[in-house]
Amino acid sequence: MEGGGEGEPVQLLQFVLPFGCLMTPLVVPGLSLCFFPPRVSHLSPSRCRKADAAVEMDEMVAAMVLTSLSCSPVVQSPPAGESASRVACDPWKESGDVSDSGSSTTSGHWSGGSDISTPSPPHPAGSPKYSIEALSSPQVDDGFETDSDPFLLDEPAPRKRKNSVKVMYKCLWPSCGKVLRSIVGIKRHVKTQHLGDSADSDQRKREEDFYYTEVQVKEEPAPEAAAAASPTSASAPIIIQQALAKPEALLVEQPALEPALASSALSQSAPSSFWHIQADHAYQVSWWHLPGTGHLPKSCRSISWATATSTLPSLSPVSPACVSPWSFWGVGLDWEIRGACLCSHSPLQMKVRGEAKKCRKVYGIEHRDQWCTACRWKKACQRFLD
DNA sequence: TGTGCCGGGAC
DNA sequence: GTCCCGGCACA
Repeated sequence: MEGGGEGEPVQLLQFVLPFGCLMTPLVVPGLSLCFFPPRVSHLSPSRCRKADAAVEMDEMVAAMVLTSLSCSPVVQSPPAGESASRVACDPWKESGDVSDSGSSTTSGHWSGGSDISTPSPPHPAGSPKYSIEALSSPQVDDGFETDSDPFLLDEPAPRKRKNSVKVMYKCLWPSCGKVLRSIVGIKRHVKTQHLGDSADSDQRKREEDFYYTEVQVKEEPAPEAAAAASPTSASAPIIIQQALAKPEALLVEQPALEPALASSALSQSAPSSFWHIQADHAYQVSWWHLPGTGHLPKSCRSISWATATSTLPSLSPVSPACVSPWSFWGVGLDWEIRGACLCSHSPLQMKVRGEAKKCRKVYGIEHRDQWCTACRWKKACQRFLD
């Protein structure tokens, strides 16, 4: 938390989430971060634009929040103006019951309880409310079903789009590239064609989301059917404004991830919030594509975005290298950056302990015989060098 | 409190 | 040189 003095103004910061949408955390001195929930119902750039328009509104909301937030972190049984403070302070409890009357014409996505002192989501990491799944998967019934969800429930309404820009969904499965018109369709496609229809449904659902991306298609007045019908056809009148930063790279890299592997990888990851990767599924960008990630000390790669209560120590420049874009999976939006992350750029900090696994950690005391000699002798570990 | 490892001692 | 461990710094 920066700033920190009492009575100091709330800072509004905005993150661009990997899927390209803004998220506005409320930084209240003395409190943990309270995130406005992402103003996006699905991973749509266009809706993000809409959300952009709502930024101002959010600031107003924030102002209201401030006024109503004269309350301490603890004092939170807001009698009046409650919607605003709720909004700010507990986006996690997105029950969908209220779209706060007071504040807004904005998306009104959030409502909430009053638990300001515990900004972390009430859900375990396994079922993060703001996981991609939550954002995109309509069938998940975990209470995340607010208004957004005409969009969630079906494809975006074309009539809202000017200039005949249409949103379509492109399969990211290696060498597939199928483009479909609807989320449902693409999900079905991914599920049936690539993931298989079998068990493990929960995991599958997440993967479905992972394997498609939203693309904007400028439709020529001409036959639109062609676009959907023959997505791979080069002659199709599609101008894809690919949202992904590096779709090719993605397609190249992704094959390396067996679905199973991918799913496990997904569960470890983190939002690269600080890189304004403009992508619907930018978190899909393999993190080794991020600048400088290839040669990092393990200590940096092991940055934990675990369930956390801690605030972002410094919202500014955290190296891209230190953030795994996978993190969205499984952790929701509450995250923690370990200070050690910053170590990679400071030789002095390189020696920060505890990030790398050591023989002791790896093998355990009971298998001391498998430790490297140095470890056995209580010297600096030679096997798992930092 | 657990862990990593420096410094130093015994052999 | 090898092996061991007291003790400190750190998370």
